[in-house]
Amino acid sequence: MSFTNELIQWYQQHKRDLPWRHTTDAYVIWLSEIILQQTRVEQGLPYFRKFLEHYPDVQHFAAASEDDVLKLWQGLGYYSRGRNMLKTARMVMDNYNGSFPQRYDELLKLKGIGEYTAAAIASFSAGEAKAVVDGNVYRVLARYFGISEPINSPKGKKIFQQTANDLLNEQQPGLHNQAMMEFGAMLCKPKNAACGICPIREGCYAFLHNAVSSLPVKENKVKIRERYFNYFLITDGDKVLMNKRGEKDIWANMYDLPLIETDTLPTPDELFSLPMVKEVFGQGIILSEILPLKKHILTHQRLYVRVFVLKNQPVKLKEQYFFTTTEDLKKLAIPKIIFLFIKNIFNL
DNA sequence: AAGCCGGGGTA
DNA sequence: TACCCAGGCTT
Repeated sequence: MSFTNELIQWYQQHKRDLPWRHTTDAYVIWLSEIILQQTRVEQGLPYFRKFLEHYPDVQHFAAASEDDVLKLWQGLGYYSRGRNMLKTARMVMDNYNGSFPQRYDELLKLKGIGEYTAAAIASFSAGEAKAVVDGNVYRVLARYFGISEPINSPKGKKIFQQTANDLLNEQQPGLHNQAMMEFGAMLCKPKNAACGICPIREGCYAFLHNAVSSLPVKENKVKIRERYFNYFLITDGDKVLMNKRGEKDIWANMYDLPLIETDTLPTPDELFSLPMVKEVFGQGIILSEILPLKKHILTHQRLYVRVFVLKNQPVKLKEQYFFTTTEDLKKLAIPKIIFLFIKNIFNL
């Protein structure tokens, strides 16, 4: 039996029962695919249900505010996915009369939809013959065919896309794509691949050459930037001073506390003598408490986060600062690490 | 082509 | 700690 037919047979016996596998509604599939970008199924599942409940169709989604979407997205990471979804939902209303596109070429025009996601939506919703290439597919192909070209080089990407295209079962592309990915996720895993029960190991280069752990090849390790976030907690009665973040940088358009960033860990005296600090908080800073330093690891940054609890009021409010009640805090989209600090302070 | 963008699970 | 996850956008 052929490679793809083996996989499809394996898939039909062992597949997980996932909600987005029961629909051909392009909107619902889009929702699941964006949520699942760089995200484990188990982590994304509750968000998928939540979003579908709030926005049962693209029309409801398009009517949302960015704050609403980011709040629902809180904790899932890569927040530009959420912001791009809103743009796409509105584009679908404006340019496609609210009917979500199903064709690969049209899907590629939408925000947040790249080659992978376009192929996924087109093949799952309309059976268009486009092969998906995600992290799972890279791994399965690299191992089975012994491809040692790095998966993150331009040359490597071409080779893997071409290989996937050649293999695609054009009679049932959706089924084929699901099978490839499920196989990679459940059996041909990054570590501890289940070669012992693999139905196609007799044809697998990596299994036959003892190269499972060395494939796929990935190059270019990202440099990790170290950043020091010094936050200030300022209260006025039952209100707390919050900061709306800008368009750039991490956590775009989300909310945190007034922040002074430094490139080393400052002592309190060093911090309080910085011009930017004096400008906002004046000369006489009355420190109540310093909350313990927390380290927050991202893919490309290491954040060292501290919160200085102050007793005084700011002498000057920057534009992006505003006071809000602790009750209204619950409605704001706040990055995980900041939310944890705030939660502990106010016992939310 | 390279850099940027989160949070969590796993070994 | 290092790697990976149903990747895509910006520069």
